[in-house]
Amino acid sequence: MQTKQQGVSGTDTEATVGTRERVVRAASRLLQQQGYEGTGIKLIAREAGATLGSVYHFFPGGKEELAVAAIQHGDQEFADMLRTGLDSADDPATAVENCARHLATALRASGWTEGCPVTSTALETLGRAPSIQEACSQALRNWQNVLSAHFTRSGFTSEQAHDLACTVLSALEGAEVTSQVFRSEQPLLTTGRHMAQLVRSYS
Amino acid sequence: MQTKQQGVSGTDTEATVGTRERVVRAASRLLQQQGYEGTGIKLIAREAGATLGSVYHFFPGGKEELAVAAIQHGDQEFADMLRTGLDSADDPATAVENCARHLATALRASGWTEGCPVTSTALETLGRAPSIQEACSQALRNWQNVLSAHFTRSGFTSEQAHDLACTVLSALEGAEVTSQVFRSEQPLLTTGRHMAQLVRSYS
DNA sequence: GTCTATAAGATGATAGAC
DNA sequence: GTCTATCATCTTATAGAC
Repeated sequence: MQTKQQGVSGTDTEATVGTRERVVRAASRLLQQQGYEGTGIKLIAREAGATLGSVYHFFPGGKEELAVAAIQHGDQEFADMLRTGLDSADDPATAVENCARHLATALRASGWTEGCPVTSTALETLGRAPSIQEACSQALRNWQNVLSAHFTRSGFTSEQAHDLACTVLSALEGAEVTSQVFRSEQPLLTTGRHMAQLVRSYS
Repeated sequence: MQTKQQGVSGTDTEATVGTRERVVRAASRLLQQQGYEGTGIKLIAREAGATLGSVYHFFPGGKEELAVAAIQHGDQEFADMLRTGLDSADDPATAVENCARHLATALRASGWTEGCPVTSTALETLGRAPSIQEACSQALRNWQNVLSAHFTRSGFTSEQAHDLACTVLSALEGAEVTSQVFRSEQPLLTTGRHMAQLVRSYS
């Protein structure tokens, strides 16, 4: 028997998830909610239903190596969410607005605590943990590419698609922070509406 | 003699600054660069050229009380920067773009470490330190009001001004994070250009 | 107001039995 | 792979001399 099932986070979608995966998921959620410095390895282990020894077995590089895996996990999750939102409408402007709406709904559902999975960790470790910063940089680049590819498929030029993806991603990131601080969907919804206008102005 | 001058941060603009003020300034800069959990009180004291005893003398409420004062200090600084940027052009669209340009220049000058003075601390303490969250909320509200008042003076309706202020502030916040992670001025500059377009579309 | 010393607890990480 | 015990260090905060 390789793993003992005792996950307590209640977020597992499959019946059976390995210890390593449970640890990564717990780390990703805690980093998203409390940041890097504010999240202890012991808490991550407890929330994952694992022991400290297991965490260091899978991540001999310690907290920094675990954080990189957690950021990459959040990268995939957020990219999937973006793709789903973008596919929810035919025209790209409405699709962007739907993304903002979906972010707002999910944010409220989490009690305003689960925003972008990399922002907090990225800002805390800037210039102090190169491997983490690299993972955060790749995540943002990935999301920008998802947006850019969608705009390109919608008929925009390569340069228009790239620039719009940059602005839309930045605006959604910032609006998510604003919504978290104000505990209100309004900043995300207003920003989503304006981003739709911006995209339409290029059609 | 009340204070012994031994500030080591080199950022004092006046010849003489009291201990309390030096501590607040050092705390504001360190919170901006490393966040709340990653910044120890001892480091703040050392950077301010003060002792731990002095810090607790001025802030008996400890780290949380000091963080509130530091956030309020950053609030004023950022608001002044916004006002300066907005006054740099006659039409509001160009003014917004100039703000983004100024943010990009300052960010590069700091080695990409000194972004928004509240974002990192706000995200780390969400729902865990109410007094800090309240200070962050007031800061964002203040900056939004600065933008909104400028748009109102430029002839926009009250509702247009409010909504544009919300989106422009969120977009600048997000673009600043993106520029920090990518270590590039491009996200701030592209976002600034698009925000100018958005403002113009309402004229 | 400033300073030093120290308490009380948490943190990242490791060792070694099972 | 899992688990417990432990180390060395760091943290916030306090006490009390000056």
